[in-house]
Amino acid sequence: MRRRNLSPSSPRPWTKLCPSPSSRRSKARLDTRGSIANKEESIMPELPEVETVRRILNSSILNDTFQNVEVLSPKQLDASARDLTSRLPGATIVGTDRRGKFLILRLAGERSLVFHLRMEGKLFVLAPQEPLTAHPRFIFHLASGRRLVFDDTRRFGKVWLYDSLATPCTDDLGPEANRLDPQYVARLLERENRPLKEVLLDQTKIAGIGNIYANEICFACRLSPFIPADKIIDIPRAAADIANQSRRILDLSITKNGSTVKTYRASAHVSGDFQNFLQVYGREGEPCHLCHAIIMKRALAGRGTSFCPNCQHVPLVIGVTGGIATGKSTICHFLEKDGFQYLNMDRMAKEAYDNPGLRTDLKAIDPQVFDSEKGLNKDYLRKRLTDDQRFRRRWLTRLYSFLRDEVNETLNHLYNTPVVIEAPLLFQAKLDSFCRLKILAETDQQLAHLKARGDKDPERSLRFGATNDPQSYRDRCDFRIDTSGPLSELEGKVNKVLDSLKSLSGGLDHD
DNA sequence: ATGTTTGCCTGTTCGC
DNA sequence: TGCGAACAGGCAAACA
Repeated sequence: MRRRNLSPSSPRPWTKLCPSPSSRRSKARLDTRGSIANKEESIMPELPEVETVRRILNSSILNDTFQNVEVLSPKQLDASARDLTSRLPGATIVGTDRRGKFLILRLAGERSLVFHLRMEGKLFVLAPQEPLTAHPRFIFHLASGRRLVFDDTRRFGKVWLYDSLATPCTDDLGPEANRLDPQYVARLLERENRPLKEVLLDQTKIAGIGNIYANEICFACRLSPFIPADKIIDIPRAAADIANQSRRILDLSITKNGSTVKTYRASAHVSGDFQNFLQVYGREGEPCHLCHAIIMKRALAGRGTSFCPNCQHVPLVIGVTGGIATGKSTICHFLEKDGFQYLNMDRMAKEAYDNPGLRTDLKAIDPQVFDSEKGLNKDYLRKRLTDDQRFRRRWLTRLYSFLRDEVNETLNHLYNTPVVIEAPLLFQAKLDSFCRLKILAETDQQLAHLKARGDKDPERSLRFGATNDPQSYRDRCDFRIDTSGPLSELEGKVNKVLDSLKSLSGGLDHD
């Protein structure tokens, strides 16, 4: 019933979004030819990746000279580089630098060519015979006959060209993430009320940390990514941890990439080994290496945020599901008494229809569902939901997506409060991925409960409120609680569930 | 003025 | 099978 051992078959929310570590590993091993990008493999250039590229370029194209440039994607040129094609030819590369995630080629005559690889940008040095990469955006022809190719599938990357050693595009960056001063970090945390992870990602405060390493650093410091920085209990200690762990993780990652890159010879195709060392990023649904709790994932500031709820002291989230009148809310009320924040999805769904943004989206699906100005045409909606599967799917997809965002936001703000979510359709609405614990309420007293509530047509309500897949709900919940007995007994059952979680993995933090 | 949201981009995957 | 939607995410720009 309870998944103490995490089998590979346990549900793995979000895994679809990023390749599993094992698949990435095998891809990296396979690609030993050196020069052509493996399109199934994507590297997110953060500080260590950019540093690795810099080192490769430094050892391969130093003293080479730009001859001409093919600009295939002019939009990616900064204003300073608009006339790149006329200004760059003849310039010799005399050095390389890196500032945060910016890569700087120093040119003879105190000039600077700057790259930002953003999401998927890559720099390749291609031998004369080598075929072009898949998504070339700039091709720099060199005097040696080689080409420096800026390949960038999504065209997020950017290029600057300055006739100076100064590079204004890097002026606003904070100190390098792998050389942080603990006192600086402490002062930073003290005056930031944003969630910790947002602060780590802010390049003007600390330069070089991207999403992967922000998650990893939070984990290594055993700090919640969601906690407002100024609410951290022991700031001096946390600051020291952040400074130390940032240096350790980033420098380690640099060495890992360096070692792998050798097998790629002259190419600047970076495919590091560090993904094998990641503790939380891309590991959602898998057990924590330290405590075996399941690594979870939510969105924070629009970015995927993976964390160990146990190691990182993220408050417990319990999902309570079950059919109509099975005693879900009774369970929730017990937990509410214990200090849990209670989120009722039925209520949130009703309130959701007042949201203008959601309303606009839903009107686009079928405007008739909303009466002229104000209300929801409930009878019409019910009819459409039962009659038209395509409508039903689109409508519910949008509604559930809205609710997921709402729940996600609420959880992010409740950085020190445990939460119980009552959701009859916990799995359909994909709210289960927020829940460390999922409880199914069951009873054979549904009809009696409905009658006691004064339901005029309990049989009909029972039919309408039935889950279409009760067995999967049983399978996917961690606990089933029979609510048929007396209230005192039920409270005991709920407490037993909480107790067993405490013994599972080092206890809960909200007590 | 500040903090928050959106747009840029394309490829992949998922589920109905 | 096809199709819509979600998601990856750093940063600038637009927005309140």
